[in-house]
Parts: sequence; structure tokens; C-alpha cells
Amino acid sequence: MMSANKVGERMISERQLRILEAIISDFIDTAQPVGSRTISKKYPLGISSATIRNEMADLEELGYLQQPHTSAGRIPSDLGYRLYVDSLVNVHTIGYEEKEVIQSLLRSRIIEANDLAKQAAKLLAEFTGLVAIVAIPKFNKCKLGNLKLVKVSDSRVLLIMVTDTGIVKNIQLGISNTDQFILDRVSDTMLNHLSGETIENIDMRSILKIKDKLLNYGDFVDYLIPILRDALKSLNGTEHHTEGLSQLLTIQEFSNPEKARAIFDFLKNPENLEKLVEGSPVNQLSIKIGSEIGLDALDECSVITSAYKVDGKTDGRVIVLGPKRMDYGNVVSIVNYISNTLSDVFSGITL
Amino acid sequence: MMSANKVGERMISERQLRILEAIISDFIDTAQPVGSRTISKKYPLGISSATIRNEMADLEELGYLQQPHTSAGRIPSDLGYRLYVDSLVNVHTIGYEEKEVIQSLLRSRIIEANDLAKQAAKLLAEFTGLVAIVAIPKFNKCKLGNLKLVKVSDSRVLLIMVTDTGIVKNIQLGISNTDQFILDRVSDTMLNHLSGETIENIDMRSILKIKDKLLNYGDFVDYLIPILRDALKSLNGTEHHTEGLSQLLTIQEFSNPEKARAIFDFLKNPENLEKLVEGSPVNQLSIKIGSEIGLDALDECSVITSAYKVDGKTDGRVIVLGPKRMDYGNVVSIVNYISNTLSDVFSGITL
DNA sequence: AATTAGCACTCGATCATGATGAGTGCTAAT
DNA sequence: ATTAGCACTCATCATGATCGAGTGCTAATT
Repeated sequence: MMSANKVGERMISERQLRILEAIISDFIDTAQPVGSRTISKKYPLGISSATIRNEMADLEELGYLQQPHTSAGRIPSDLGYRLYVDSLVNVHTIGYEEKEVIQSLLRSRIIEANDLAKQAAKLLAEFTGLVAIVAIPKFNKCKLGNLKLVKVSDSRVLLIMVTDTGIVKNIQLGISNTDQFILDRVSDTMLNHLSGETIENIDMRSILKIKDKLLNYGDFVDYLIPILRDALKSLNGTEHHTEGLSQLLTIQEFSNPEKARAIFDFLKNPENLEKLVEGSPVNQLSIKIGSEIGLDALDECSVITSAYKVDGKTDGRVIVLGPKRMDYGNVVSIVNYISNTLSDVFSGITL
Repeated sequence: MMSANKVGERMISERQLRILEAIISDFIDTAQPVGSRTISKKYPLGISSATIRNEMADLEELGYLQQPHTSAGRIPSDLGYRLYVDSLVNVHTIGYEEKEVIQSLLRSRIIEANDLAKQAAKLLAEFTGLVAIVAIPKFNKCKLGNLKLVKVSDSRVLLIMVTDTGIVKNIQLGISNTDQFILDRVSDTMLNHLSGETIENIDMRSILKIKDKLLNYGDFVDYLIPILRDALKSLNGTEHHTEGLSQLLTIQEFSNPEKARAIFDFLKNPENLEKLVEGSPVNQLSIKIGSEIGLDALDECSVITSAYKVDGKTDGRVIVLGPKRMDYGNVVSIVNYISNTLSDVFSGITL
């Protein structure tokens, strides 16, 4: 809670702030427009409903509140939520039990990058009751740690790449009539020369160098190179894991099937998820409210994002999406904790 | 369309059959209880609404129709749908364009088993407008074609197995302090002895035999064996790909958020999907209607399943779930076509 | 004997009506 | 500056009237 002078934009009194806080808290609980009488009775501000009415009128004029219709109570505007989030919300501390659960599930040994992201998304969805999305670090920006070519069928070869942080990626290549012995020789040589290289930096130049070392298999390498180039290009997409969608249906704001479906369809499209990620800052936690998101489909939502880092560099994203009327303090603490844990796990920090 | 005598259970006239057909067709279109006048006007049966009323009363007595309330039209009962599906539906032939799209998307070279299943589910969902689930063949029952151990980090090794039909599976094993050279030796030896073996048949006996061949690395093999056994056990689950969930929300029957959510949550649980698969016959196409499914959560649904085969043996499943009021003829033709295409693709038949 | 026209009847859906009450804004008293 | 008081607004809800789609039954028709 802060004093009035800290609020920059417009003059707003301490008392108005308290009233705004009470209204938003109440609205988050009840989803009903909040009236002056409710505030004066439920919250010990020591002022009458009439005074509150006057202040509410002012708050509406300043743009922090809205009135659905003449004789209804007030609901927060996006600007009101913004003020609430910036100055009024106090971030919870996440409970010990929750920490335990998160640690044990995200630090399980046999976990793969995709499984890890999925698990993290599940935890987020469970603890927030909202939609959670976890984007994996771009594989592209990791360093190559290991590499194998494995024959799958007469016409297909599997390229397996492992980053130095232990993320695995498979790509199938259409290559016919080869045998595992040659594949082993080629992949060993490639690994010797490319190990430690950032994957997006593996270009034709470095691949061509390898060709010199593999004179015996020159033909095969000629054949492999264009296929490999295409395959590497395909890696610049980010993978997303979404969980908790069905929980939206229980939330008043989205109980209308059309609205729910609009959001479902929006989130199903990876390009849209990319937009969500792009719009969020790399460093700190970000909260966007309604129109601030800048996407029509999410006008009724708030989005909380956080970036997590792998070895201080490559980053993935953690996203929680819900109604504007969400428990920001709680969600922020969970997003923070899971985001930090992911940073640690992906960076190989074993606690 | 069949003659009256072919209908077993109870005496039902040819005319009653036609009326039933008309009622169900109309109900499938409109989702509204169908009245006698509607039938006599829309369908050229050459009989008056009064006669139809009498027949409808009989059909209700026989259990094929239901009346939501006294002065409403009739809707089909599960038994009515059953009769409709068994004797009245004529299966469409799938169009040339659709075939082209399906073939081109499912026969793309660079596709992996999971991607293939996902793609198939997407196609099903798109062409039916309903929920589609594709279960991958149990990896367990395929034959081993290739095998590699790849070092991922200091504490983890990736076990890659490829079936003779080209399905790939990764498992991460927690194994510390080893190097790629040893892993290569061990995996080569394992492959030599296990190639062609059905994966679920790889038991301790066959693994122990390998140990004899790897005396130099005895300690490592001792360490590996229990880990490997656990890993192989984890393979007997089936993986499912679900698509088209959000489309449910546009269907009248599921526009109630609670009903929709119940189905969403049901389908999210892999065990429940397993139940759906288990309950369906191995050979032909199966249609289950409402209570026939035997699962409370799906009382308002119909489920169409088909098994597809890999090399005539191992099988996956194709499932479409929608309201009882679905276009059976259309859905059946699509399920059949995609199921057959999957059989071919997984069996390596290249057309 | 089967079909159908006709009619009374049922009952959900729709709509206008009025009462209720939560909530407001304004004014005047404190 | 605060607040009590009051007229006013408007969503919500219950009521009742009306409408019409649909039925079942009976009697007339083929």
C-alpha cells in the first residue's frame, strides 16, 4: 500500500485509493458490480456510503471505474486494475507444501524438455485455476552437446541432437539407401567439429568444412547437406504447452460458449502464442490487462508472463491467462516461483 | 434401406421405418423435437399428419421415440438411433478432394509416429466437426529395428529405439559417469542380439545373455539392467492425440459449460481414453450410442471407433466423439478412410 | 379396415405488467 | 467536509395472458 503522492498520473487521494482497493477486491471475489453501501458495510473505512458515492463518482470520472448501467454498482476499468496491480496488490509468499510439490515434480530425473514444460504448465494451471502456457527455450539458441544419425527405415534417418543443457530433439530426414555404419562415421565427424557450437550458428560453411574430413563418403555428404539445412531451419519455431483450458469454462466471464471458444481457438494457434510471448519483456515479470494486451480476442483477459533463462541466456516463457478479475497476488507468486525453478532445472542447477 | 422383416426385435412396419428415418434425419438437422405436421409436409411419404401421429405413438410405445413433454414433438431414443444406424444410414463415399488432402498430409515423408497420429486427428476433427482421438499403436508390440544409447548429460543417457516399421521412441535413463564410446559398444551389442525381437518380449533373460558378450563392461551392464527393465515397463501405455475439443462448444447439446467441461475433463484423462479404446472391437468399425457406451460422462454422446493395423497385427485406434445427433453416414466414411490410410502408412505401404 | 379431417386439450415459449430493491445523484442539514 | 434523506433509475423477478406447436381421440370418409 502506498501513499497518494506516489501515484503519478492524476491527483488521487489516499482515501480514494483505499476505496478503489476495496471495490476491486470485492469485485474479484463476487464478480458483481459493487455498490457504495456494500463498501461502507464490509470495509472499515469509517466513512458513510454517501461519501463513498461521491468518491466513486470522482473515481469514475478519473477513469478508474465503470458503471454498467445507471442504477448499478461500479466495476473496475482496465486503468483501475492497472493502478490496483501497480500500487495495491501485495504478492503472496508461496506456501511450503506448494514449493515441495513443485520441486519434486520438476526435478524428477527422467524428465525430458517437453515433459518438463508440460509438467510445469500443469502445475501452474492447478495452482492458479487458470490457463497456463509454458514455452520451451528455443532449441536454436542452445549449444550442441551430442549428435547421432540413426537409421529408421530404408528411406528415413533420424537425426538426434542433444544440447549441452540436456534438451533432446529428433528430426526425421528422408534419406534412402544408407547403412548405419556410414551414419555412425558421419555423425561422429560432425560431432567432433560442431560440438559446443550454437545450433543456429551451424551454417553451410561449418558443414562444408566437415565434408573435407569425410572424403570417403563425399557423395553421401553432398546428398545430406541440403536435407540437413532444411531440417535445421525447421528448428526456429518455439514449442508451447498449454494446460487448464477447461477450467476457463467454470469462470463466469467465459461461461458463454462463444467467448470460451474464441479464446480456445486463439490459444490453439501457435502463431498467436508467439504473439503473446513476443509482447512480453525479456527480463522481469509482466502483467497485461485487457486492452493492454492489444489482441481483440483477449480483451476480457489478463495475462501474466515471465521469462526464464537457461544458463543466463536462452529463454523460455511462462504464461498464465485468466479473467481480469483474478487473484493477482497469488498468480504472480506462483508464476515467479515456477519460472525460477525452470531456470534452475534447465540450467542444470541441481539445488 | 431394408425391408421390415429384416428388423429383428419387434414387429415394425416398412412405413414406420420410413417415418422413423424422417424423424431422425430432421432431428439431426434441427435439434428440435419433430412434430407430425413437419414430417408430412417436408417428407413425401404420401400420408397425412394424423396417420403419422398414430404411427409415432406406436413408435414411442416400441421405445424408438421419446416425447420431452406432452405437447412437444418426438426425439429419437438411443434405441431409435440404433435402428437408424443399423438399417437406415447409408454411408457416404468420401470425396475425391478430401481423399487428396488426407493422402498428401498423411503420406508426407518427414513425419514421425506422434506427428502422424496428431495430423490424422486434426483431419478427422476438421472433416467431422467433432472431437477426434487417435491412439498410436502400442510400441510394446512392435519389433525392434534399431537402437542407440546417446549421452545427454553427465547424469543422463537417451535410449532411442526404432521399430522395424519406423516408429521412434526416446526414453531418458538416469545413468551417471559414462562416456559415449562405451554406450556405442553396448548399444551395438544389444542391437545385434535383440534386432527383430518384439519389444514386449525383451525380458531379463534376453538382456542377461547380452551381458556375456560384454564382459569388458560388466559393471556398467549390471548398472544398466534394472534401469532398462523399468524403462521398458513404462512403454505399455498408449499415447493418444485429441483434436477438435473446442468444436464441442458450438454444438447445442454441449453449449452448457458444465456439460462441456465434464466431457473435456473426461477426455483429458488417459485412463478414460483407454476405456474408450478397450470397449471397442478389434476388427470392424464400431458405433456406440449414448447409454451403450456405458460411461455416465458420455451419456449424451455417440462414439465411433475403428482399429487400424500395423503389418496386420499391432493396432491403434481411431475415435470420433460427438452428439448422438451426428451425421453418421459422413463420419463413418471419414473414420474408415483415415483408419485405412493409417494402416497403410504405418505398415510402410507407399501406395 | 385403413385413413384422415376436425377438434379439444396440453404445455412450453413469449410478452407485457407491475412490484421489488439495489444503487445512484443531488440537496440540504449537520 | 460529511452525511442523512429523498427522488429517481433500472435490472430482476414473479405474475398472468396469449400464442401456437403439437398431441390424442372421435367421427367421417374412402
